[in-house]
Amino acid sequence: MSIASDLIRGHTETIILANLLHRDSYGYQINKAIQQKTSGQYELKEATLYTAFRRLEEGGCITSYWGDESSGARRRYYAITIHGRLAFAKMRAEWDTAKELIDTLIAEEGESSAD
Amino acid sequence: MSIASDLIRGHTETIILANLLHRDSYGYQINKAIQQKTSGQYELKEATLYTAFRRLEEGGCITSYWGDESSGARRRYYAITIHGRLAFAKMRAEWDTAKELIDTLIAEEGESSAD
DNA sequence: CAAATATACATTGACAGGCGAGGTATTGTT
DNA sequence: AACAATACCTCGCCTGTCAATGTATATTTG
Repeated sequence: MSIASDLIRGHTETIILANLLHRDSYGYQINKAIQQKTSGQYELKEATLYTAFRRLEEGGCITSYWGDESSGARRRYYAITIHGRLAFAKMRAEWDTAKELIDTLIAEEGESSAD
Repeated sequence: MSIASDLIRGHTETIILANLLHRDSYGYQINKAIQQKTSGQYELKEATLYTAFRRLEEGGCITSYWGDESSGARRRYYAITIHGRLAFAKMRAEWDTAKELIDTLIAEEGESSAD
């Protein structure tokens, strides 16, 4: 996990919402998915993950319910709400803007902007 | 300035160093340059700017000296060090990595990765 | 059967970066 | 005299991250 977390900071909620777009999921599974997608380069710390869930739920972006596992540890599933989908779309747009902005700001002057 | 500062967080130092690559400069001028480059979309808050200067100087990435203005407000100029140039190169590389990582993590699954 | 490992959730307290609010000083404009 | 622009600086709060710690269940290993 060599990536500075300050560079990911602010994206935690977006990342979680992205993982809920197509199916309900739970903390442990979402984190495993993140590790897989990044070939082990990145993972959310548990404390970060669960505090983000709380923020998202308080903000009305997700709802939660206990799974009815007959065996194994209990799981709290999360579902994205309509509001959450809108928020996600907005976060994605903001990311696209920020990405260009940062690229502009840290480009060595005189550099071609051909991307 | 519609950009969420959490998305820029962690880039402040990189942005400042980028502005010192080709010439020494001072706080006010660097911030004006940032505003120009982003067409007014972004600017550093003064408190953010000056605390970043201090961090960078403590970290040996920049050195500072007072300008010898014969008129107008005094200016503290900053110069990037060799160490600062190396740090900048590293930050740029980390940004490139983080950018791809985040793109991967917030992509809607099933989306083409053609970029 | 005991120990270790994996699954799964949750909280606490500390830390670091960003920033609002406030301050100082000089120069030019109205 | 009042105001705006230039230019610097600091204090204290806020927020997101995370190490450490705790709970509980199931499976694997010796």
